[in-house]
Amino acid sequence: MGKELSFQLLDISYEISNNKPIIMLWGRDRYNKRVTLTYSSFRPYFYLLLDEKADEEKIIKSIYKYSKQKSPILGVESLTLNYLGKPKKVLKITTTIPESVREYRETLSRIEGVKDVLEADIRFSMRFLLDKNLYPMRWYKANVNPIDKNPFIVDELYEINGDIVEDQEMVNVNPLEGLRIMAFDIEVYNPRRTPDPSRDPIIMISIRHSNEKDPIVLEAIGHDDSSLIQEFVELIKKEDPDIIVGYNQNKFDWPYLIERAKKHGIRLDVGRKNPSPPNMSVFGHYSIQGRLNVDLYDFAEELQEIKFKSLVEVSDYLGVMPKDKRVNIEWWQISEYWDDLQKRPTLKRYSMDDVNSTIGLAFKFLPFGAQLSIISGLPMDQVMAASVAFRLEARLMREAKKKGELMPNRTERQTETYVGGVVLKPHPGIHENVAVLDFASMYPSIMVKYNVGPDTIIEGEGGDCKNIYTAPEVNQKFCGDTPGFMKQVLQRFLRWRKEIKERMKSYEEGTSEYNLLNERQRAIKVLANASYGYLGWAAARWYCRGCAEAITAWGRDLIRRSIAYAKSIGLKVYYGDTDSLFVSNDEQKIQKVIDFVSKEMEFEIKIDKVYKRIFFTEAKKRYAGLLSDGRIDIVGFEAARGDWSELSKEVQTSIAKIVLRTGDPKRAVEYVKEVIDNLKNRKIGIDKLIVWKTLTKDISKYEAETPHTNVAKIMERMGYKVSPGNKIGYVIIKGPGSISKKARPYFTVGISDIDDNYYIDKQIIPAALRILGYFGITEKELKTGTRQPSLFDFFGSS
DNA sequence: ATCTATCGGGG
DNA sequence: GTGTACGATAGAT
Repeated sequence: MGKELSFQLLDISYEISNNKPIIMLWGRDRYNKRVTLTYSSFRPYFYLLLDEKADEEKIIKSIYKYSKQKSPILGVESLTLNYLGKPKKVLKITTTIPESVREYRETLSRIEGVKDVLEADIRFSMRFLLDKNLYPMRWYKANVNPIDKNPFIVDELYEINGDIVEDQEMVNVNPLEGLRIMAFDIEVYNPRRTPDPSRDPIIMISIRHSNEKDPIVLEAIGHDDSSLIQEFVELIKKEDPDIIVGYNQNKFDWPYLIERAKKHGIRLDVGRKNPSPPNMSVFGHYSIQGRLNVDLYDFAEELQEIKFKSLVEVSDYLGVMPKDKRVNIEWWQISEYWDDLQKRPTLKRYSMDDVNSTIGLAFKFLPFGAQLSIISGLPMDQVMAASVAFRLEARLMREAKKKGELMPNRTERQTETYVGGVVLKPHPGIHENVAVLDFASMYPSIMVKYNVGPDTIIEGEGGDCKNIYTAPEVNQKFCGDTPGFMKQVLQRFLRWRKEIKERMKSYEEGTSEYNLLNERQRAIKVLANASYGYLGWAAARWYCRGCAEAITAWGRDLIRRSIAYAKSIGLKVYYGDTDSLFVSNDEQKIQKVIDFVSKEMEFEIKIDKVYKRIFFTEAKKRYAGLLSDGRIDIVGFEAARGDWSELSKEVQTSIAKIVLRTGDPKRAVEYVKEVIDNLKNRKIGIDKLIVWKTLTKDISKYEAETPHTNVAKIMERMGYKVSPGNKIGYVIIKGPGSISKKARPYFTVGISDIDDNYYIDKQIIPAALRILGYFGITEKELKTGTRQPSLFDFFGSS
């Protein structure tokens, strides 16, 4: 009876029905029909770790005494399982309702002879995925029976009988092929700058479907967004997307929509089972039943190459939407563009550009996200919201389960510090033609080579271990007799990645097969590279501070020896940080270093990039370089943040560009003088002089006097309501007293009121000197002397 | 010199 | 976990 169904697992949830949990797997079949598969015989369980000489019979009897009627204890099984490499006696307790596990954990832990409760902190859905060895985004086969009465918003509902096995035919099929993706973005009315969902309506929602060329823009009617929200919900129901993407929607769009919907009494049924509002879930993400809500900002956070990760910047950087080809509106001008009917079409185009950027980013990022799900076992809506340590831990839990190892509990610990990587003092100044050598996966390689892990670390004397590795400096020891848990996992990753890279060779670069394999090997690399940080993370189940300390010690040793060798053959070393070396780009000598590292030390180092021109300051982790393709890397010059004026941000990036492109800091000095002149001549608009700061608490609760609290008070006197979370925009005007006393709401003053000296001394000069200071240029030089007008046009800024 | 407050995304 | 933690910096005192 029944039939075999091949399905792709997208998401999992469960519900309680007749006092029993029912697992629901959300996915689609080979005909691209959306399916829900239920599994009703799975029950929650956990383990009791017993004392060596505990009286098992007696313990079992008292366990049953604690059984509660609302969730009876269904079974107690006596087992011997490995715990951190050593066999232990445990009792497996099976119960009925997942939520009762927490309570049983408390009560049963008090029984005499029970040393610890294990695996009681694993969520029920994850427990199921772990036990059945299921990875979201992969394809499986199961024997199923159709269920006629289908209350879900899917094509078919089935009940699973028996086993679920991976569908080998689908392993190399693009997991996103045929899935419906919907991007959305809301615009909010914000006349008081910081929108308040209890007051300010949503004015536009832009939506773009992956298979359609043009976005749909829903608009509010005046200041009434009730029909807009209703239409949005209807549109989701109609288009029925599998994946919903946005940019920072977990922190902004969803919470805002939820508040607005609540205010209007609208049910936000956007999932595949009613009622199904977006639900706050793990890792700060909103989960939507039956769909994957993926926040693309989580992917952007991984781009270390760019400092500002706004939708506009990220889309520009990745070539999804060039900054100069889109409508740019300052966030604080949104309401003005809505109220002015002349300007409203521009706002509409802005909103469309946003959602087009969002879907563009989805095409760039999701193939990687899908592979990360396939490798880590976390659903795609969670995997990117989770930190790298959680992603690795998800995989480690599966590896432990496969080996029959008990998982350590997550416990609260104090963070203990230890010495990190080597950071050399840079050679300040401008250097031409500099190569960056990177150790390939330095820390994972160390872990494999020296069998580092929580189950191989030797506390005290070595006992009967024959093959001991001792880390330099820190004196941590590891037993090398049998491969430990971490080493086994890492070796599996390494072998897997090698095999994938081998297979990639048989495909043309850029083909879909090649891209799929490439994203998969990247996902494996990300998990492998998280392993060191994971061991040093106090909240980790397999936390091992001694391991982390030993890994960095071996790393320091490696890089020091490489530096010494490079210098011994006459290669100039400009800078080095943890696992990278900046050296003069002398190909022959670099090859010798590469050979030395691979032959003498058995590690791999390779050229990561070559800078045509680079400048270091004497500060560590701070440099800017010009790559051969004209791109510029700016690392560590972080003054230009959101709480600086536009003007100072502009000055700083222009200076880095001028210095790197011309190699002459003097030309940047001329540029700064131009800017100062323009400011004095009132040629710079007030918009560029606004400084924005957020009120984090009630004004009365501030101990210190600050510009933005003073301005908030002024605004309050003017009749504005200011509250925590509001962004206060201010400018500094001429007059006596402290800066705070001279701060005014930007919309209350004219350009002639502006205190140019403040902007020169506190905004332009510090931003400029952050870079130019390292070339011996002083404040005085920037403020005096002649200027050459032509230079201001270098970057055409105004 | 010390203390308090803010940045990161979104609108 | 119904997300922090972190390192850097400005301004007041």
